[in-house]
Amino acid sequence: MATIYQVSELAGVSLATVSRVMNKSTKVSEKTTKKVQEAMAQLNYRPNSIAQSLASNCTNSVGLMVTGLSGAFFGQMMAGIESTLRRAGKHVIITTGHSEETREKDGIEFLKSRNCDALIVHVEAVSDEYLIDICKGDIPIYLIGNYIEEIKENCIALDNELGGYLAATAVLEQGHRNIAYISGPVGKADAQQRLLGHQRALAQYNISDNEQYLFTGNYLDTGGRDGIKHFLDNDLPFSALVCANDEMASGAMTYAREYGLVLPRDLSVVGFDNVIFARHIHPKLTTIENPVYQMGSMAAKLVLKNIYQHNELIIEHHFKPSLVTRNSVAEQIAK
Amino acid sequence: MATIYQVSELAGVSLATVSRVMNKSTKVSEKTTKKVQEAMAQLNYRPNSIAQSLASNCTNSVGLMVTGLSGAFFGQMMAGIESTLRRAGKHVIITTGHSEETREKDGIEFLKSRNCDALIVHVEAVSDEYLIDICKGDIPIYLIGNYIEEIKENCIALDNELGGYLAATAVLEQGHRNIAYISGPVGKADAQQRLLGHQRALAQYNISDNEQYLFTGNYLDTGGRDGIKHFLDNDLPFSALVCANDEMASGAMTYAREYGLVLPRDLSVVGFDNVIFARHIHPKLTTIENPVYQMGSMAAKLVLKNIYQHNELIIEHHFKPSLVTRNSVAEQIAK
DNA sequence: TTGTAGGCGTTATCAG
DNA sequence: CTGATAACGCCTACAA
Repeated sequence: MATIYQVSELAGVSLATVSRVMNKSTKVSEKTTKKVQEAMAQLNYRPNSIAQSLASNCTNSVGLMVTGLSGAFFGQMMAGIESTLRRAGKHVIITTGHSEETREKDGIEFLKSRNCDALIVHVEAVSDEYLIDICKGDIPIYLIGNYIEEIKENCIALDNELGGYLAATAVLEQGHRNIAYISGPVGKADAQQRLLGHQRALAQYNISDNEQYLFTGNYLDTGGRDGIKHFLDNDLPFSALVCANDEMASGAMTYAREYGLVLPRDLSVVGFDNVIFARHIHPKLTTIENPVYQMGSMAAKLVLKNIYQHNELIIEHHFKPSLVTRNSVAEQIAK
Repeated sequence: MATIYQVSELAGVSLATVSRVMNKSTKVSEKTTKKVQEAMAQLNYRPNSIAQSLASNCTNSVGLMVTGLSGAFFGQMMAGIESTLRRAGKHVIITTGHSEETREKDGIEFLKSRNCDALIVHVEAVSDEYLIDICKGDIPIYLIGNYIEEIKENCIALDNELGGYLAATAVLEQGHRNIAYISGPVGKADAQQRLLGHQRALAQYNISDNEQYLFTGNYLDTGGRDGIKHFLDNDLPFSALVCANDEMASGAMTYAREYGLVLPRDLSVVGFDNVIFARHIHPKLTTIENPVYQMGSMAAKLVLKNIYQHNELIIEHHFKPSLVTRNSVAEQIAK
């Protein structure tokens, strides 16, 4: 592997000059530039990025931690991040947190140990204090899908409350009044926000808050299954089911069908996130569009702007969900 | 950020000694080891991995290129790779190839430019010659889901032919004889292998090869849709449909239902890959298990063994698919 | 067992 | 505009 030194020799210039033509930092005469470029081509020279990093104290790599690599949700998010970072010539180093506190902390440490220029993380288990704390640390960290007031400049988040509200109105407007809700885990902020939005919509329709219609799931299809089982077993009258994400909606639908219900005739279902498979399940799922790809892309832009001086970029910290109407909600005729 | 030099000062030893206790390379007396560790703790010392890389010519990072980040298939693959690499303290740098030749080549170059110790790639568009060529290059490259005779030691692959065979037998054994097949793109080796296995199974049942029953899809749900449309429009009698992957099976099923067919009564369907959503679609898809997670993990082990001297690891280059029987295949009574 | 010193391939700060 | 030369933080013979 040729080094910058050999290039300088062959071109008959100093090593500093070679560095200059690479980085276009200072002006170099056209003539010498050409000489250098020819020498580089002849030697098939490739700069050693590690050496560059050491000398410049900039690794051109950003660390990314997500809960898991599989799963449509994070796939979209990663895709958004990777594509805009890659276009800017930045490398993304990836790791997982598995939604467990120690593993999330370990993951962040792991990324830090690699001298990333910045971190983009989607955490679920770690406390806000911890995040605020490391935000003050040596390496900048950006949060996606997580809004913390104290460090809001570093956050890209979705208006989950609005999403929950929209999901509820999707069935309310079709005449449903007995609406079961399968929520996400208590500990997760987005789950709480979605539930709040749901309750706001119900209140608007003068439906009193009823614990009976609430089940706390785990964001997995098993949670949907357990939830609908719970409602069915309790002999509750309900014509609609709103789930805090698509996985749970899918699990619930599968079980409902096994139970003998015809969808959406006997039960209307709404999901959340609009993951890819939402249109594969039958009936096609009415759900809430969660613009994760764009949010990922925006998080990447945020680091480009703050860390790599792409000052022209315009940052939008808040994203709005929207309703995607498909076939899983039927009209409910008032009795 | 403290450096090794400051640690050495505080501990009252030479800088080389500090390096030694970090790397456990040479023996260091217990006493000095302790002194050094205390100094490190006191200064909250973290080694600079970039400097380590430059000096040792080992970055402890492996590059990974996949077609896309979203999608259940690659998610599983990445998960397998990341988890075993992470456990070994290796960082994974990720990028995408998008199944296009130039982008795949660019992706590999991009990874190379980062001085990864090795590359793991899943390519679809690039030629075998190209791969064989870069295998001889400076940086070791490993292929997943791609078998090339000349560099088989660097490949981790699935027996796709067997998979195709198993998928066909799933319907043949239920009495189906008129079997439509939606294949993957002509250019992809795995698609060809799956088709070959399909044809072998048909031959065993003395079913003559019939072009009419073959449609070439794109591995996306739209391909499934186009495929079944094609068969339906051609007024072919067929009671079963085998698809070369689950996405196409899903697309085909959706369209079949829109067309008015009742599944699996009117049409039995088999997929391939057993991606997550295969159990979410209705009826639950009978498909071929593709052990991508394990293959990813094995690819990671391969680089651990070859690059990082984890000699105890045992490598398995070939993986076998298996049939996952669910509810999308019905028995066909002979007329 | 420990210390010395040269080098890894660049960048960056000075002069010139 | 160009050239020395000192960092950057660590590893690793080679010596002691």
